[in-house]
Amino acid sequence: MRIGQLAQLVGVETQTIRFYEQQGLLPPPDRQDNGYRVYTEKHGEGLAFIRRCRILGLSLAEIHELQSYQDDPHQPCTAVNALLDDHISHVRSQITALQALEKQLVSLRASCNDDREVEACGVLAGISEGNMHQL
Amino acid sequence: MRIGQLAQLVGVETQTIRFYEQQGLLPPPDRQDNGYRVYTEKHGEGLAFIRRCRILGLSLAEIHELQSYQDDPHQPCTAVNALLDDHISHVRSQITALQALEKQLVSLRASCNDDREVEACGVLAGISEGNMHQL
DNA sequence: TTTAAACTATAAAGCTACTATAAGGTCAAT
DNA sequence: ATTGACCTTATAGTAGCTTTATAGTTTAAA
Repeated sequence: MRIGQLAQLVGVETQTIRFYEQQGLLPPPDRQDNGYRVYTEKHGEGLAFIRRCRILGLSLAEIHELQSYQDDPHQPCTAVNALLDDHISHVRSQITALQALEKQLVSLRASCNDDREVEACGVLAGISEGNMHQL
Repeated sequence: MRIGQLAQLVGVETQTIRFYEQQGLLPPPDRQDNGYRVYTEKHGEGLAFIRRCRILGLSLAEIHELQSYQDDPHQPCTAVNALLDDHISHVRSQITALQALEKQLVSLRASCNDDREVEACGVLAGISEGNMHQL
């Protein structure tokens, strides 16, 4: 299987596959005489694993860490669970921050309507006056 | 006022100030004979505006757009409001996506406990098996 | 007065996770 | 013979800074 087929199968671009190889997330495949990469099913699974991790929001470094655990299957999986717990709390704090932000933006938006000139715009005034407790 | 004082006043790093200048978000200040930048209160207000926009999650391009409206104060402020509305809906879709992600992560986490070996880890199995409807 | 700390300057590289572009080699079909 | 689809490497671009390198300037202490 060549790189284009693998890319289509998993739904990524060929450059992304080369990029993962370069980053050490995918093992370097064998090459044909002409230099073309030849992939096996194993590579497909590895790539799918990476993609699923990315969909879950894990960083390449975290994926690398997970792979290192997979390479040593008789350890306890405490570290895997801890990694996920950390990620969950990271996601939760992002949600909380964004919800606070949304509230702020909505209240800022409520301070203006479309019938004003920029000079009297409540939104711009709200940002400029700095009645935001963060600053 | 020199760059260090301005930085401390607004709570950013000096490099960030130079970066904003380079990006055209802060007007180039006058220089002393030795080449040091000299800032006025105006610059302080401009920088504070930028920082508040950043805290609200606006991109540098969006900030630039807002500044262009400020430079032309007798337009209607429709565009300002539209920019904010777009940003609010962007933030809302981020929240929605993260909430869906959190749900997925929590259910994945529930499939394991700390008393297993990596080989039998429910989390790794869950990612590997690909019973995630995205892929 | 010298010297060291603290400040300033510019330019360039590093960060994340790709994506895009350039310039070229390979292969099957026409 | 040439077109088109595929492959190769290397390099640059994205966002918003941060870091590093190198060097000149000011200020305070010894």
